[in-house]
Amino acid sequence: MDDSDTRTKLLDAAEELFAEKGFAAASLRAITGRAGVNLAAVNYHFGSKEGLARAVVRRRLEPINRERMARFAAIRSGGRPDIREVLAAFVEPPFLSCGRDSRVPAFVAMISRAFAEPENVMQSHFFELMGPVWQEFLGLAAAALPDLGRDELFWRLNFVIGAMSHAMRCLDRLPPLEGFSAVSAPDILARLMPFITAGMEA
Amino acid sequence: MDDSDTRTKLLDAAEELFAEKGFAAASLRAITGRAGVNLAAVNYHFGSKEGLARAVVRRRLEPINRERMARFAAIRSGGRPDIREVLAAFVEPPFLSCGRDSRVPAFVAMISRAFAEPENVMQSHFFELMGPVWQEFLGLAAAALPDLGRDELFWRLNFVIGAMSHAMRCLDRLPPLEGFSAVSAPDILARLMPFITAGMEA
DNA sequence: GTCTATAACTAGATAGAC
DNA sequence: GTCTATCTAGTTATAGAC
Repeated sequence: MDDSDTRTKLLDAAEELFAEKGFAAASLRAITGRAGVNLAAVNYHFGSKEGLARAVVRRRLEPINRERMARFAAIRSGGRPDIREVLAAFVEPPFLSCGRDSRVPAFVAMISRAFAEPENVMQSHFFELMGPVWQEFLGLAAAALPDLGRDELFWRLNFVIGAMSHAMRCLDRLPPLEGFSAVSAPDILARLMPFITAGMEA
Repeated sequence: MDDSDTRTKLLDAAEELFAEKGFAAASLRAITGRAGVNLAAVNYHFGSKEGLARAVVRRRLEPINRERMARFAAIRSGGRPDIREVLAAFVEPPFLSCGRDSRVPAFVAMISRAFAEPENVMQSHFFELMGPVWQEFLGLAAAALPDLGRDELFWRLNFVIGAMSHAMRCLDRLPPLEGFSAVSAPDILARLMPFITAGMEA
């Protein structure tokens, strides 16, 4: 599993190119070229382009979701949850994981795009992996804000996810407005949390 | 310019397929097949797939942006702007335009994805068309919230855009949580406005 | 303006040697 | 496990008849 491993080189190159060009536009020839491995290695190690994409998503999303679930469990073991805590448990892990590996920002931006893209192989796998996390997030948010109607809660959490995933895309490439200082993942996170907390409590 | 016009049939079919599959995955064969016109008509009328994509974006985004600019001008002619008014001038037009044509929700979702997608032909055209609108939006928001630092304002507007564009994607296809009542564009808008207003004023 | 036919290219996948 | 060579099928784009 070291970096010179063909499997790992393929995962790294695919992650970069899916982030840069999207799933459909990143060809296996471009991926194997960047990885410095043979074209046929994709089918040998992952079966297909789709199998490679699923492995790319799983490699980084599973640890992030494990951390989210651990934090949800910790909140559940306390008393009535605080909405700020619940939001932080969901939102912080992807941003904080950026500090552990310089490749993570590209992945985080890519997964956010996979979420936005239509009819996509990566998207369906993403939804499978997110299912249990969603359920916990929704349940704890409802416990934290018991006076909010179910539909109102649902939509507000969707707005949280929209703001978060757009912020995640900004990790990789800033939006088209210029003249602003570049910022790190913790900086964006520090600005995002008050915004979504206020929105949830509106 | 009636619906039986080849140009219009192509624009409609391309809009649908770009929304369903994304730009790269929607082939000209699929588009011309759905439109019921000949494959070569794309090059005759639009020059290339890229030209078709640009025309799809322009057709609906230009009227939406004209409405935004008119509302910004109205706000400018008053006294110190209210942040709620400024946000509404930017956010409402795409949602309200959904009521005027049943094809608009698919377009609105598509344009939001084009914004999220990387290195994309549609994205570069989208940014060109949005440039002046961005500048006005940023300037008026700064006037409405003069105590907010420039970077803080910038990031909060980005969170607004994230929440809005995710909501726009929901117009076309609901997120993976089930059991919620389907809602119309005005319903989503009515829930979105208090959320982002609270976030901006946090 | 619309068609057929095809050029020129790229895609993902795989067979089989090593 | 890794390579070369190739297959099959898809892509955009265009030339030229009508």
